[in-house]
Amino acid sequence: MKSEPGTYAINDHERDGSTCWEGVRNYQARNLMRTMAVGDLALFYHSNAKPPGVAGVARVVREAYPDPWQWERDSKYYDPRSSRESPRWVMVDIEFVETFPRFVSLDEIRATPGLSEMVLVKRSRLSVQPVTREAFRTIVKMGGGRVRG
DNA sequence: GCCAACGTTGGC
DNA sequence: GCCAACGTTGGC
Repeated sequence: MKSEPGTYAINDHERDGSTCWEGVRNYQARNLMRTMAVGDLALFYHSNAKPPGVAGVARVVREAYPDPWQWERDSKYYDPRSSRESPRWVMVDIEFVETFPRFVSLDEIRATPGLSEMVLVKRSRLSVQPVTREAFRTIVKMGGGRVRG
């Protein structure tokens, strides 16, 4: 799951403990969030950062439910075509799990043969992406993380 | 700030 | 249902 650290960094997430992942306005990303279950782990990725990369791990604590900002006229996430009866956009809640002792940069990920098939490498723009268990474990190991995926 | 690689919109 | 025009993302 990607976030721009200037907007919401993993430090902010650690401070908050848990947060709702609002503002996803892409159908593929939305569909992926719908498949998430409570307890699922996620890589917390810093996009638009210097350098970009994986900062740590979060865990899903609430499965997909309507993102209320889609109905807020003043929100940048407002979608006038979404109704209360059939909400178009969802969000999940995630909780902080850990910040890696070592940040895993996109460069390192690209340079790791076993990770060359990651969506992050092949279709980098998607803001919520699937990660295989194998790739997840590899990145946790690279980051010196403690969580077991 | 640039721009490639998308994703979305809307006219037809 | 096609596709041109436009908007956005995100690495660089």
